[in-house]
Amino acid sequence: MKNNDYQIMTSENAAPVKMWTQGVPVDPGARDQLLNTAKMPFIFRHMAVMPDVHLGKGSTIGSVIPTRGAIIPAAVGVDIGCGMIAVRTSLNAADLPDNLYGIRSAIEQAVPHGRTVNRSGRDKGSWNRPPEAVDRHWASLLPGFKRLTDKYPDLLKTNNYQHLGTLGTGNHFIELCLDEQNQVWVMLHSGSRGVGNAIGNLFITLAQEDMHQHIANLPDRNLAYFEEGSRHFDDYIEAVSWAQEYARRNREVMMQHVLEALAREIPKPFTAVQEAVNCHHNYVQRERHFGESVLVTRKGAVSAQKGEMGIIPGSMGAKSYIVRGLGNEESFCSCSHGAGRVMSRTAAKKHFTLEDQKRATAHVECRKDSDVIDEIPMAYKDIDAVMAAQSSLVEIVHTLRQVVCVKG
DNA sequence: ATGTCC
Repeated sequence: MKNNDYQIMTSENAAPVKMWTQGVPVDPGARDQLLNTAKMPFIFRHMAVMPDVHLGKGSTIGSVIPTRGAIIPAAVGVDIGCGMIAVRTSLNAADLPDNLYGIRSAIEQAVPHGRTVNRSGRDKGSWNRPPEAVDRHWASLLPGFKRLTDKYPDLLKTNNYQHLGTLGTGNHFIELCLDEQNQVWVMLHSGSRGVGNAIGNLFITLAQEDMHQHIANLPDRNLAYFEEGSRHFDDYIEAVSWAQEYARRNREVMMQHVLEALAREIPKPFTAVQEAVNCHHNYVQRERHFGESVLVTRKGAVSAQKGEMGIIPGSMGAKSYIVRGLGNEESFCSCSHGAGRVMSRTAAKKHFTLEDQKRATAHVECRKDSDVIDEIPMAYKDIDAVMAAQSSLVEIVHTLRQVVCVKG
């Protein structure tokens, strides 16, 4: 492994920031934001920056924030446990119909997407009654939810059970892809939906309230933190862990329903031949690094322990990657979570037309309307450059190209 | 990203 696989950014009173961004553009605003976070006294050793880095709310997307003795709830953010699941099926491209519209419709029917709940027959494919998988996974989540709501009863008012098995909006998506041997993969991107959002917002507010006397001294009020040993620290760890589990199960439920929809739509019997890769890219967990117990916050970054499988999706119409971690300790064993934006959603809508988006996604069976212009590939970094910049963090196992895409 | 009353 090369020693010069990352560059180091330093500033007075800040931990070093190690950046795997060779050959990809890094927004100056993102650099400032990274250095603000690096100034927090409880950063362990250094921060690690992935090549898809870009400005986020409070802290930077595409960064790994190792902490000891404190945690910043806004660093994880509100889309707690957001991530990807992918499985390889025994199907080949030749088993798919020429026109994929029927398959897209079947997936849209099978998984509520957009602003929906999982029952009561609204538009966009809500079910009349939630399927068995929803109730089964909710039963596993319920004891933890009860413990949380005993302490924070407001969480009872969120979309919790009602959102299990639903995709959501924005850049959450479901895709059918083909690998280099034309084998069919299913992958999807989603998180902890309404209840995770509420948990994130609740604890971000609590951290700011707990620190109200000192918050003016912080470089950014979104760096408000809980100190280990405080009541809210323990409650946050419990709540964020639960939301991450909800997100993981949410993806499992949707994957099952997509596979069932394909089975109804495709005459040839098939199986999921490769065990699902199900990885968060927006989360915090305790890990051991450099011989110490560390809280690792990955905000738009994926765990890449040696041999661990991960998913790096490209933008709509671009390539996606199934990767294997190389266990690079300097990165706290991490890799990027995607291509990363070079342009905000509003800027993309201003710069590109619907015709541009239709041209860029001509090879994919997907929505082609003005509401998805902000997902145009040109609003994202070049995924090949992003992969090259992290060649010391992960190796590519499969390169996938999308053929069907369902967006929330 | 979510949900809604600025």
